[in-house]
Amino acid sequence: MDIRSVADRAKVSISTVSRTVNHVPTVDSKLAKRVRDAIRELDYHPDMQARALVTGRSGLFCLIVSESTNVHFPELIENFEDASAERGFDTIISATNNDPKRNLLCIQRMLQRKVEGVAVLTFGVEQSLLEQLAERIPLVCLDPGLERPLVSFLKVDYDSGIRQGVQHLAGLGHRKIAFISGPTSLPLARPCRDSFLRSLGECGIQSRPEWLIQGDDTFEGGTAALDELFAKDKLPTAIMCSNDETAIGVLHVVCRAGMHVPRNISIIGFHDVHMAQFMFPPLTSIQISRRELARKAVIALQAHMDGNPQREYKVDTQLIVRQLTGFPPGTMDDLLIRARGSNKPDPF
Amino acid sequence: MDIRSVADRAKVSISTVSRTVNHVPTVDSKLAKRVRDAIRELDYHPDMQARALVTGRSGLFCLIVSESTNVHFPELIENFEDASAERGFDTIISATNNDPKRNLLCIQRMLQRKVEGVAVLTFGVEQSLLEQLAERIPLVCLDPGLERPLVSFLKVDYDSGIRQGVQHLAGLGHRKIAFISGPTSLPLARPCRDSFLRSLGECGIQSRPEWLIQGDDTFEGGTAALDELFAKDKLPTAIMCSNDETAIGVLHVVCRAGMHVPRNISIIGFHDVHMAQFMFPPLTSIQISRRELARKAVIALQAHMDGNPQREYKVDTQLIVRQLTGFPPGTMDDLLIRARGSNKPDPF
DNA sequence: GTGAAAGCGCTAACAA
DNA sequence: TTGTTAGCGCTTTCAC
Repeated sequence: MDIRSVADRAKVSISTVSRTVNHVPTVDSKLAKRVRDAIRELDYHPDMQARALVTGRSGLFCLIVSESTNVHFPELIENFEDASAERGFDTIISATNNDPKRNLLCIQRMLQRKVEGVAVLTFGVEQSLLEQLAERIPLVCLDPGLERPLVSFLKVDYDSGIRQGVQHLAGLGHRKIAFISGPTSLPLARPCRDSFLRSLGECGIQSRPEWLIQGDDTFEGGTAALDELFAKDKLPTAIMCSNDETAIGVLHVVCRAGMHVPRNISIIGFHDVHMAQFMFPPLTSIQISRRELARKAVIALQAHMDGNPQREYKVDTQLIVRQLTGFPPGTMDDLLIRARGSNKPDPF
Repeated sequence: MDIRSVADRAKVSISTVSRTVNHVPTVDSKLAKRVRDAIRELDYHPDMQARALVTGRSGLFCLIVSESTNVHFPELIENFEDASAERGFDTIISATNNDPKRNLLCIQRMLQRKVEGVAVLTFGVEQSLLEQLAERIPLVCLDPGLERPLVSFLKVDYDSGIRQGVQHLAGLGHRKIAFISGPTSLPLARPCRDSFLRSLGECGIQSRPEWLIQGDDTFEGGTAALDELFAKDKLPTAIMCSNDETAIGVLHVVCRAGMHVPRNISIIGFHDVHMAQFMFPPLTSIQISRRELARKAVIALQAHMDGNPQREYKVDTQLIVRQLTGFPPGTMDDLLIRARGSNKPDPF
């Protein structure tokens, strides 16, 4: 079932078949029709390997992801695949969980397949993997810091998202706000924390080092962070989290402790994953469009191949207010407690 | 940087290079070393396209997934990719959201790439897509019903899982149990419902048609199903759900209604996704090992290629009891209500 | 044990 | 506008 069989059947040369398949406009319509008929009758499908071999273009993108830390997988993958397919590219996935051996294997595979572009839509992939890829293949990633001609950077506007979140909380009257960051191993953890501190400053709020907690962007990290927070003598009235998983972990511990959200404490997540709406209460979160992210990744790779690469692509963020944020525990309560003559210290 | 450069540098023929790369044992170790050195020095990577062209083996699997209905994506993808990579296969992903046009495109792409096996680890992929693929490429899927030589079936033991769930509820004293199924468009929805009814019968429990509700395996479907249930005059004391998303949707509505889980109502999910543990209260759910599922998919494809395909691969399920299930609302309450002289009808 | 040569299915230059 | 032909980089006979 190769191009020759088609040519024979259509009684033309293989070049004519090739031209017809590739939509070269100069093919006589009579012949083209014969070719198309033959293709249909023989159920012919041009061999991508052969095509790739001669054109030097594999038509392959690679999407690197890892389970643990991610900006909501499924949507990301689907949109990336969708946008790639639109451009005639197939998508190979690779899940190197930062295992050095697998990293190496991954690079080899990319090189052997002659992948035309790599998108790293996960945080905290080892810098060395990125560097090695960046030397040879167009690369687009979420982590900043790699300045190479072949590398583009999806600049998610965390700064604006965090500012929106802090202003929202400040507007509600919160003055005691904690921040659970991602792990410091992630290049973005520090900038995000800095954004938080800066936003706090802009709102005239004092920051407290003991309310700056390091999480790890997982459910477990969220619960651990809150346990840590609970161990301190002063509690904040609101908590911002580096992602929704952390926020859900936090919410879990808060509920378990019998506290009410947002009456006792307000929580803000990040990324606005789909499930955020179905928590109880629904998560207030900072939205980032996975669709936009994935599609810009493809656009970035395409731009590299077209010869006009851009260094950065901005991805917007937007605060989505749901029911996880509210006024801070009020003066009313304090007054009541004092009126009752309680001598418990104010925990806040 | 092709095989010839390596041959020149190592002062051997290209055949020797090829043999060395492919670990043919008859190569003289002296020459082999020269070749390996040359490969390292030139940073040579054999071209998979060329190799595939001549061997006829693409070394490619395809994983078909779709966002909406899935058995927890990330783990599935990672494990599949992992197991494939171990066997020297790369994994192409394809997200045809049952759009007929995209289905067709997908098949074409698989054929053009000469993919050696397709795994459909998502429910409810269009039968026609499966049938068309099954004619030409080894296929492994979750949905039953396609009897073809090239097709293997991952038989998740829903029946046992559901029975465990029903027995658990019955053991706690529940006699009024509802079931929210997947959409009837899924081949598995009916068998699951039947398993539920059968299990009910085994426990000597009467089923009620109005407590058999059709969901759609989404959060939204869960909330909608419970709204539907609330509209009826008799409420069950426990609800089994076709998956965890549905269960979380149900939990959401139950909490919103001010009810307590499991005091007022017990809920069981399915699949035991990771987030299930971090709901409040944590979901009781029926676990299915994504790792096992993904790896068996690869094993099934491999078996086809090795010429000894199996029709079915069993995947176990196991009930994980957490805090979403408890004793049914007790007789004590009813007695109290009556003692108080309330003339409200018993809602159960 | 090693090398020369044929050819995998296709595209693209060139000739007609 | 169409056909002929030379490779793309590799594996794999087949002689040596």
